[in-house]
Amino acid sequence: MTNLRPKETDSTLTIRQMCDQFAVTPRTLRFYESKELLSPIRQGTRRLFTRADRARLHLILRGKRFGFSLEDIRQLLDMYDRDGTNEAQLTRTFDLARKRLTQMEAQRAELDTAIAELNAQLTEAEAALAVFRRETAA
Amino acid sequence: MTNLRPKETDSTLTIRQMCDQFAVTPRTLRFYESKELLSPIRQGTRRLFTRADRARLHLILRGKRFGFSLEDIRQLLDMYDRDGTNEAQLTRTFDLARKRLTQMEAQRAELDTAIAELNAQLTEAEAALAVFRRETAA
DNA sequence: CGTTACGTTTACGTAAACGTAAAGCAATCT
DNA sequence: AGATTGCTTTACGTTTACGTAAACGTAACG
Repeated sequence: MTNLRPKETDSTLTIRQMCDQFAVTPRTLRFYESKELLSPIRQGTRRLFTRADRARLHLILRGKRFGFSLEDIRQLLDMYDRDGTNEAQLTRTFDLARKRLTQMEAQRAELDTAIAELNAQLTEAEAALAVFRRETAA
Repeated sequence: MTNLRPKETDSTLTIRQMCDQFAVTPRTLRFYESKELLSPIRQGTRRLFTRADRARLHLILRGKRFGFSLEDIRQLLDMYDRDGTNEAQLTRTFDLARKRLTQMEAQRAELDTAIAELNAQLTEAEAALAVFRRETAA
């Protein structure tokens, strides 16, 4: 009855549990570890992810949604790890975030233009096709 | 006085002229040719870009703005080259364009969400920083 | 003991779209 | 003639975020 598998008791998770909770693959977690984005406890060769790891992964995934690169994310995480209370660093973080926000807004503008343009093309082409069909109709 | 350089007369352009007109690098044009997106006249080893090539490049660049991959673009161009008047193919082209449009709209939705989220984070964090500054003020 | 499930490491592969040497020909300029 | 300019080819390099295969360890189940 004794479960000799890695203790999943005190709020640490196995790699599979992490994958399930966050919808990522094991490869992804190992990759993040190799990039020093995560640093789970190593019990022998196995990984145990603590609450801190989960928090970090959460931030990582959010960062990705924002379009930050993993390298950007790593730097941000490192900054907080070292001295998140440092005002200068907080300011730097803000600057980075604001820049990213500006980029995203520019990207949205471009996307809007492209969408409008493509829509116009489609409408136009559909009209042409309609004419074409009338012409070639038996 | 005779210009022995490749004839640039009858509306054909050298690679450099093309680059200038479309703001692309020679590498890009050669790359597109290797991918069969363009097929300029070869005078010996030199390339001469015709009006047709310019039209194609125009379409290629627009396609890129729409977010189509070069492979997608190649297929679309090929379809038109072969039998643009074929209704079945026109329909297929439309389908591709509509799918792409749907993708773009989805992408915009995600982007909007991310922007809103990041904005919220920034606002929130700025408030926190303000408090922090008040606390640590001499 | 054999199978099954889960985990590990190492390391090459993938995608897109070119960038970037390296090395050479051909024609015009000086 | 020599230098300069412009173009050419071949081919390896770059970036990001993992995928995928190989080969092996270990534990629990039956």
